Amino acid sequence: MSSENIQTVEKPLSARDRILSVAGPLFYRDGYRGIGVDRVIAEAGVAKATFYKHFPAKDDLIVAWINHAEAQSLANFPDDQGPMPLTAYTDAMIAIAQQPYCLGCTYQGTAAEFVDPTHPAHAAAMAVKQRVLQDLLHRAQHQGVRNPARVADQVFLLLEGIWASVRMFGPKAPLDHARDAMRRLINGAV
Amino acid sequence: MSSENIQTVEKPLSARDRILSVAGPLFYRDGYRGIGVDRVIAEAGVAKATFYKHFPAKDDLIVAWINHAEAQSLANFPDDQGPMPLTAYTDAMIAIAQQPYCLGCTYQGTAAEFVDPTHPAHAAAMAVKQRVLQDLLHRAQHQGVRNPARVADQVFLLLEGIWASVRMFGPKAPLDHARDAMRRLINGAV
DNA sequence: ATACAGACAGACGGGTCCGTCTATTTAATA
DNA sequence: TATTAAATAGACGGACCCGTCTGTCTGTAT
Repeated sequence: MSSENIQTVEKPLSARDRILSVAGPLFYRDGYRGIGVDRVIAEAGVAKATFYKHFPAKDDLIVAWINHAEAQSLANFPDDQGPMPLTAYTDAMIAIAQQPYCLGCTYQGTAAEFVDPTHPAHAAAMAVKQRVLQDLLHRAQHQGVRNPARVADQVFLLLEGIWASVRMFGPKAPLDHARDAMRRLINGAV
Repeated sequence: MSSENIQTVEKPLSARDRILSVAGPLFYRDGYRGIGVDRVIAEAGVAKATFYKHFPAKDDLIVAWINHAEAQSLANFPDDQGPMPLTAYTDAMIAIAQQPYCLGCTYQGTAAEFVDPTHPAHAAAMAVKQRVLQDLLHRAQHQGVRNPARVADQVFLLLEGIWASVRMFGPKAPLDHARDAMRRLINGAV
């Protein structure tokens, strides 16, 4: 069955990919400091020496995972025939944030755990958010809203608040009026 | 000089208060897991036994500090002659978030570091945010806006986004249009 | 003066964590 | 088949961290 689907041909993952794909959920659910290297190694079924060959230090794995996560997210939002409208984009984000297994934004969590902005992990997370902001600006410009810079910044702030609220409250986050708020900021009316 | 000011009479802080007042900034700047009990003890000039008499476990200190921080914040926003208007309130919050030494919201950081919502520290932070949300609702009701529940939720989300952005970007957070966004959500126009 | 409560100093054990290192096994290549 | 590269298992050291414990000192009250 699945072997007939070219997407699911089971090419065994390399050690590096196994480490990356296993570390992500662990970090996401227990925090970077809450998961030790030994745990990642055990879960990935990899020798310690192999781990440290691919990632000379734990921080390197963390940074690699952050960039890996961004790449995965971008792959889910293909801009094939031009970017989708802003409201559709934000609606999709809000839907993701409301998935029951969502624990908030990885990059926010990274910045919170590594408070120092010069820490490589914090810096990597900040770079991701910079690109998100740029992307929002491009979408606003492409869409031809009145003041793209204003809309991009405001939509960004509201999205950040949605992620933060989901992390804090889980499924009970007060998101009932989130889409309405987005439309007020984007279109200026209900 | 300062001894003539009744506010600055130097009543020596109790051991407990010394621990609390010293632990706060340490936790804020290095995270809960980044600061060890030994560090707090050394900085507070307190014996280890004394520490563990007042706070049976480190988590107890963390929870106590969270509630202490809330009390301090509330003391800075006295509602003597009725609550101030929502826009004035949010403007004040934005001003605080823009202080150069601001590293973001303590409670957001707590929820990020203790991902599990049932952890006492996460739960304490969530309770604080619940009260913030309630307070916003009361302010919106008192002010007589059209839809208080909507305004409270939306203002809350935007405030959370502001705090999260400050934590991520520091002084370079994109807050130029934050006040404008608040007014759009509260008043429905520029 | 004596008794007692509380703070002080600091050693200690048990545990975790990161990163290095040795030594063995597997797989591919010449 | 012989060799080389890479992965495996797992011990190990040094550092930290939490919480307990022993023992000393001060200060107040009886």
